[in-house]
Amino acid sequence: MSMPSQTRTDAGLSTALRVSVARLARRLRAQRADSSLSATQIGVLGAIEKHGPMSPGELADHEKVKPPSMTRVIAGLEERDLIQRAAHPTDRRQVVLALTDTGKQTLRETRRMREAWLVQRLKELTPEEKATLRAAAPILEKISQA
Amino acid sequence: MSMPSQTRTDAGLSTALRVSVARLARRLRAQRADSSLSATQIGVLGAIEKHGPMSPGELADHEKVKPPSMTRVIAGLEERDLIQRAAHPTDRRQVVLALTDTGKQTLRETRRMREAWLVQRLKELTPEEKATLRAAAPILEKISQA
DNA sequence: TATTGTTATACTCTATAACTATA
DNA sequence: TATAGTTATAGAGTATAACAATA
Repeated sequence: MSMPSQTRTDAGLSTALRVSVARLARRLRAQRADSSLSATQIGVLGAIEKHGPMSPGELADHEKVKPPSMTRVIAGLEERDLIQRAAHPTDRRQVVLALTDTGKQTLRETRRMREAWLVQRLKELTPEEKATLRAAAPILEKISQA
Repeated sequence: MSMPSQTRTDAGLSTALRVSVARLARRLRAQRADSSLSATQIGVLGAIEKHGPMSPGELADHEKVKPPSMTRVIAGLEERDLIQRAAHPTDRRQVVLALTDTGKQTLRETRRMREAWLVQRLKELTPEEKATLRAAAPILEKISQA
């Protein structure tokens, strides 16, 4: 009972979800300003950590950006010595990107420090609300990958 | 039992949520390209519909953008005759923005047409997954407003 | 003086198109 | 010819700083 009327239908859920996701993304982007890595840059570091060294093309697919965008994301990470290039063993067109030690360390620190705002917001939620978000996150991922 | 390890803690949930929200927002933005209104513009139309005529400042607060950004958002909506300016009854500095008939109609159509992609993704979900997102959307809103 | 809104300017992130090197 | 990646350029959305009008 008493569910907001707009979320009863697929179309209504779509609206509610789109608006709320866009607003939170904007809020997170603004909050992030004091740090130095973009969401995509963090995503790239995380993807390499999780799946091992990858090529720019694979990273672009994984993060759902186009190759030229990934080139810039990578350039920023290289500048900070967070990732390192190596030649592909058999295909000289390709490049393999791996985390540096600094990258691994920074990824860990960044995860902790940069998320202070969101962590604080999460602390203000009830256990049930957090459980809902825990369940929702992978669904949002699945939607994004479709 | 078998919950992704990263989401067990607040910090882990924070990471998972931030990444998934950022990725879906990017996906929605890309998907939106064939339409003509930005997420914030839709948000403004929706806010006026829901709460009645509002000033630019109130809309900026509501949508969590800065006043100069809202000025631009509003300019785009005025250009299309979706909203209309009126003088504030008592404070001549202020402006009151209301939906035009075209605006009301466009809001309705846009909600249906523009969300084809997301609606399709939602259709691919199980009822349980949709219920989770239905529950999650207002929590995301609450976080954004904090 | 303080507040509302706008103008001027710049930044971040992403995209498309064209190019280079390799397969 | 096709593919991987880069360079060049542009566009969307937002921000900060400075300004005008009104309170």
